[in-house]
Amino acid sequence: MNNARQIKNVLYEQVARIGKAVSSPKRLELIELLCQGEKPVERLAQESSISMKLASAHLRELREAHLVDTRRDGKNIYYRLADRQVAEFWVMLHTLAEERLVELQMALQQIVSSPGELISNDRENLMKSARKGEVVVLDVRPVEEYLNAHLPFARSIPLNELKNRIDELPKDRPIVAYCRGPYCLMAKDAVDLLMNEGYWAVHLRDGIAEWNFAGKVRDAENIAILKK
Amino acid sequence: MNNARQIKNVLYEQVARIGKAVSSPKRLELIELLCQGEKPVERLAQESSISMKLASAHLRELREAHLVDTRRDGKNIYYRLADRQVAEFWVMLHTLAEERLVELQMALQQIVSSPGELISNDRENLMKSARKGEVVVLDVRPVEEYLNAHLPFARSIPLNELKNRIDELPKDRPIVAYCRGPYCLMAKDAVDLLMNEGYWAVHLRDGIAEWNFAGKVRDAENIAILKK
DNA sequence: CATATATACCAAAGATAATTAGATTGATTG
DNA sequence: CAATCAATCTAATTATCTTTGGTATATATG
Repeated sequence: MNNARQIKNVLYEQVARIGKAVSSPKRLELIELLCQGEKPVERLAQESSISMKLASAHLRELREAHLVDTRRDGKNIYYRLADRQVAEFWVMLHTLAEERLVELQMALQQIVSSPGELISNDRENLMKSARKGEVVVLDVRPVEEYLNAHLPFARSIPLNELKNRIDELPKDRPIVAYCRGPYCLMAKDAVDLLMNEGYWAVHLRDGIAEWNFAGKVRDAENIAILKK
Repeated sequence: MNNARQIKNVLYEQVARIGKAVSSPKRLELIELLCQGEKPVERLAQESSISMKLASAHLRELREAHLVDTRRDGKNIYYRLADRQVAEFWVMLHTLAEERLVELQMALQQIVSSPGELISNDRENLMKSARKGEVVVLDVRPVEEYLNAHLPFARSIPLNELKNRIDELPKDRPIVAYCRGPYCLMAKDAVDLLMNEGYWAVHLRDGIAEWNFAGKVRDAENIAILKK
């Protein structure tokens, strides 16, 4: 029957709307930024290095795919992920890409496995050590992102303040720095800086979205603390 | 630094390759078909109602995104999902779409909540009843797909044979029919037929991909049986 | 070895999407 | 209430995808 065909076409077309929304590198970067909490357009544009007009256009696409919502506060319009599930989807998408695409694996290796990377499959042990104070978990993202959500036991020193505030950190214990996720270079930069200054530092691949997604499958304790 | 920007662009572009691959309704339909097991191009074209040339082109895209692999057997080239994770991604994608897109929800409701749909959140109980023989779980997909993988305790009667073989089924117990997934209408058609003939029938939303994905988070017993 | 079959490759037409520039809206500030 | 700011909307341009028709390739068959 041709009727059944038409119905099916509608269904797949609808799902493809989500696919289209995540088929552009810029939009993916915006989604990753929004995984760190809500932000106004200008900020999103800055942090993804595109013009505000273009950011606005891409955000509109994301809004029309119902992946993000907006809220007006005075002159600013704040964008946020429409649902926790969107962050989980982003993690699944980039994880799948990392598994399947050799090119991506190679690109990541060049950046990430520089001096000290901590492969983050020992979540349990890291948290155990952090709880005991044997390691310092360091969040190097902007403060607002830290305030929105951060890993358990993490301290906040944004990357651009790290040079000045470096003596707040202990030299006798390892420092585990993390940032927005595997494609964010802030934690790597922080580790480079710390190591130059004689600190014992490694960086975590995961951001809070990845951490939460991994935690979903396991125990609830290590879920990132969500404030507000 | 501009260098960091270039690196990041490469990373997001790579992830976007996967996004692009799943941004076309036809390719999504092909992926769903491949979730049922490997198939040659002609079959995929037939079952998704497109020309072989077009199917070939779309499959090529999927292959270049490393989501599918091929194998030659005589004159035929068989396509299959490159990894279990691809099926999981498909389930997550369409689930997200169903959560976020009102249009999709409405389209699904029209088809699916006709006479008897069984919302499949009582997986445990269904399996318990199936084990005891209190219900008949009926797989109405083509036999090859049943042979490739099927739900535990399921019997196979393909939809096109159902009319002739209908007396193989009992009239005193409920029959739970399932097919390829929520966008496949075969189970619904089977239920309509069964109900007309005085059988007690409902249909399951999930196909084996959805069933396995749901089962991943929970116990291992109810995972679909994988043969071959 | 000629022929049939299944599928891939190539090129071109039509359909969509990305990006930028210019004009517009809605809220705030002096 | 004019000026400003953040962001959007519209329109135009360019780039990219989809789809189809023609041709090529690899395997199988007689």
